[in-house]
Amino acid sequence: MAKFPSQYELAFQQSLEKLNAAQKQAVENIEGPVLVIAGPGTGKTQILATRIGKILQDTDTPAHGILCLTYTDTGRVEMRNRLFNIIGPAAYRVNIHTFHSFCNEVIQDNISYFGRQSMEAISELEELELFNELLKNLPIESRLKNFKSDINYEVKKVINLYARYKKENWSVEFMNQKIDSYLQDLPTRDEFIYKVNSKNFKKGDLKVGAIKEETEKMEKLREAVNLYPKYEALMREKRRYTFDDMILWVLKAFEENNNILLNYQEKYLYFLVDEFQDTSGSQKQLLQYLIQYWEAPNVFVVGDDDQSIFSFQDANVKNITDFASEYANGLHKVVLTENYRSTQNILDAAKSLIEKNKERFVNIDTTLSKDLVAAKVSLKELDIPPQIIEYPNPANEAICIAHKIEELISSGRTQPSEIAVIFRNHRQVEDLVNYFEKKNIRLNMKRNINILELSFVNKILTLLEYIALEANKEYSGDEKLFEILHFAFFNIPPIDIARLSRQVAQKNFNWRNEKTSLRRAISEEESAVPDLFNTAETSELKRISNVLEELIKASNNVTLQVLFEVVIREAGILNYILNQPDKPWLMEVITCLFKFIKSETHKNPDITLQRLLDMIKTMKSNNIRLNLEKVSASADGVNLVTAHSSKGTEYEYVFLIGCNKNTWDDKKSSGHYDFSMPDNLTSDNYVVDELEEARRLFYVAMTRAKTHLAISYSSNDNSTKVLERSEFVGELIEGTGILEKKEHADENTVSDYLQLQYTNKPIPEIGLIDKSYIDKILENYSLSVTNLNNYLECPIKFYYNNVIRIPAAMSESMAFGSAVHYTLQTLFEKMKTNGNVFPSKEIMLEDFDRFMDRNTELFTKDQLNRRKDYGRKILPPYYDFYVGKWNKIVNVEVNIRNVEVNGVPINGKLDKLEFTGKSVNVVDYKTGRYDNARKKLKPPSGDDKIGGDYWRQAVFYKILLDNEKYNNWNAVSSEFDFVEPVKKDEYKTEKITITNEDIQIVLGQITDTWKKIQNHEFSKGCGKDDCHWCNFVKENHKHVIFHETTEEEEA
DNA sequence: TAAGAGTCACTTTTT
DNA sequence: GTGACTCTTA
Repeated sequence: MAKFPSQYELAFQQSLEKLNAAQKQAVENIEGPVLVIAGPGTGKTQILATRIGKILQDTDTPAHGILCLTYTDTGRVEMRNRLFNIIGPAAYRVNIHTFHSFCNEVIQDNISYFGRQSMEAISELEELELFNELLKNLPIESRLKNFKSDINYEVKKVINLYARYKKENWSVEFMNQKIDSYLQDLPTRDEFIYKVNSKNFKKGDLKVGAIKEETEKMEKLREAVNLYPKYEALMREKRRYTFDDMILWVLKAFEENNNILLNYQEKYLYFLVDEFQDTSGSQKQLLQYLIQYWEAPNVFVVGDDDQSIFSFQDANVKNITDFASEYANGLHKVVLTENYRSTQNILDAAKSLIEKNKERFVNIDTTLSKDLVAAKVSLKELDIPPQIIEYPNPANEAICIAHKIEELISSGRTQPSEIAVIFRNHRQVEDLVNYFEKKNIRLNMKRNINILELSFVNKILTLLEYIALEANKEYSGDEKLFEILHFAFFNIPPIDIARLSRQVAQKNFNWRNEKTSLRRAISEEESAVPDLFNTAETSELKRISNVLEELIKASNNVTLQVLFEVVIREAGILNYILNQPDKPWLMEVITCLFKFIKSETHKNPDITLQRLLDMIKTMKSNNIRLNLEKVSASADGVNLVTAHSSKGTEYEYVFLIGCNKNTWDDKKSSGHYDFSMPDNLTSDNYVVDELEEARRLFYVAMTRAKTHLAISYSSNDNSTKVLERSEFVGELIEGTGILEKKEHADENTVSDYLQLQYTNKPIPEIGLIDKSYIDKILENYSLSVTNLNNYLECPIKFYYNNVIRIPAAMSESMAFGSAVHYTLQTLFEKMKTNGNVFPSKEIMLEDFDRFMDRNTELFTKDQLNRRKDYGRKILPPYYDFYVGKWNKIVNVEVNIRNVEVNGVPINGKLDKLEFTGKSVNVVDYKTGRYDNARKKLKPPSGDDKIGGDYWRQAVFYKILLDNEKYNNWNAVSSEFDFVEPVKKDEYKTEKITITNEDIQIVLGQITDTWKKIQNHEFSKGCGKDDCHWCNFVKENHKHVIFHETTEEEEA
């Protein structure tokens, strides 16, 4: 009665014989529901395959009567291969599917019913854009509305919400009802009732504030949920779907059309599901539909509740317990405990950890035991305790581990592919990867390089941005041009660019001159050929000018693909690449970028350069990657894997790194990507315990090791901050009695490593333009508070902004601030000419709109609409709040010049002066949130030696007015008026009381800064990571002098 | 115990 | 921009 070809008959028999007792049970009980709990390394795939063989051998079921569902595609392929090895070609007739490929088949089989053949799966970028569109046109009062930046943080939450919504197969009604009942239930809950008496409330009172806060969150969620039908319509309109839609469509079809369902119910006699703990609500429902046809279905599910680590994808451990209780009668339960992967030491350590979890199947069904026993003969006798190692910081950790790995490989004790470094988050290994590469340790890592983060790519993008700006409006891209001229593709000394740029600024400063620009200045450079009178630089400038002019012209006439090609060729980029040592890599990068442009132009042939650049901007700000696989990722390298993706793998040596609290058990990181949810969404108010899920993840990572496991953490970060080790490490020490060891690398290696990682970045230093030239620039210089702030922040920034005067584009928030200033200035001016009566709110809004409409070039179209809405939202309540209270004896937009203090000429422009007799209160309007400004309002203290910018501004104004000679004003106070509400209808004005000490400090800063400016001390930057100009200098200056940070400069 | 201010960080990944 | 945690104070 052989059912398989003879050579496979033997294979099948052998795999049957190899089974241990528990496995045998799982394989041989082919009738009725079976639940197998299969811990790590217990031969899960093997029993699934063998069981299929058993079914085929013992029954008349045809191969296609078996449905085997897996979660991932890799799982499917592995399953098929394993089965082929046991039963031969019949393996191809067994239906092995992922949930999604199964649904796809159902859809294809019933295409007349579904009728959706022309739809495409939505890409990450498309999805983001679709959601942006969905939320863009919400009414002003919407809780999901975003008025300010290009990234809407709510968008991600809504994306995640809908993903979960689909995975759970929720409905709008269901959610609304749950939200309602949750809100109704709140007042009955302990945490919303005061437990002690105080002067504002007594014991037993409701916490009104807390309930309001929670209600607000729920209403936000409700609004998002209620938008779902609109989202669906938009998806249909764009002819796009997500993978989870496929499952929902099939579920709906099964529900509505009994014939379709019946067809599949009759088709399959045996069901097998792998990784059951990873299935979502909808997937489980799908299975349910298929098997509900039978009273006692032949359904076999395998999973391990302790390895459930994908709850963020809505994988639900509860599916296992639910399954067990649904088929309580006649369910055959098997627990596999013989482990064929690891030594007993490793299994025991893993056990001592996972036992701390309460949500375990063995705690519900206490008749079961899950203690794993080492069963692989070759490992049984090994006694190698796992190690727990503390390093001084991640740098030491990386160095020591690299060293150990080097030794393992060179001693030939193991293959690189049998070594794994397992980590929690990708960014933990960014530095480590560089170091390994430098040490020529071959790596195998799944993650690719995001080329949008490479500075090389960003230079090309800047060039494209410049072309787009200039093509749209002449001379609007000057600040980009300044940077572009510094690129290494060209060969121009930075000092020449600075001189040229200064000339332009000076011409423009004189209002009688026709406005000019850097673009015009370089195009007017005289000669194309170097000769006696023209330097080589001049001719290089001329060449670049010609190229740029050509490109700007071309951008309107050629396709995007052609334009890109021309840019690469003509702008000298190709030439540059060919002269670089890593030219193969740079070529790959260029090709990758070109491929992206090609595919986008393919999707939309009319795409403009501006549109493409906007898309890339969206991708960048939302962390959507443009990936390029670096060739060095090699199959025989050391494996670098995240704990999540390590599931299902095994290695001789496992280094589990970065086991600190902040990466493993802190909950701080969660919650940024999800709305708060009511806790009544499941029948028994089940909510995944985050700490337990993290512990399961740690357990998964540990159980990857066959023989050697090293768990490590750092006592500090790479600077001085103390880090805590993960709770799990403590539990392991307590549970196993293993003692932690301390190790560190030698200091020279560490400082080399840190140098390599740019962690202790040197401060950049630049060459200045001629001394006499700067002197000339500074001849009529007078210090304003903005300039003072700039200098104190970073002398290089000051040099570029205020000496060279690089044309600087106004940011969105600055432009909005100007609009608000203008509106309020006009409001007070009209009041004064109007017999001391403030004009109406409507007139104020008209003024606001007028400014916005006259200055549209400061915004993108989206920004303009958002900011207009925002102004209309905040200005009227601000007006209502203050209109009865404002002091009407005022001067607005007061310019004060020709003031001198301690020999320093200073000046300032004051928003508003309020008079009470001779006493003056200086008012300065601030847009932006009060919370963000609070730090800036503080005088120097502790670490902050220079004090906040707003504080200095207040003191500066006082000094300015005190030393002003013409009016005999008595400056008594400075006040900041925050135009945005702190809370609804609550506004903040912050009065700064200025002490004599404050005045002395700022006077000191003024004279000191003045002296430094006169001495031309702006060549050393602040060196901060986020300083635009310091980074610019580091990136582009070929002759930058670096100097080491000294103590005083650190502050 | 409650509430406000200050501080810190912004995954993981499959179809 | 948001929220969650910690610290301080009453």
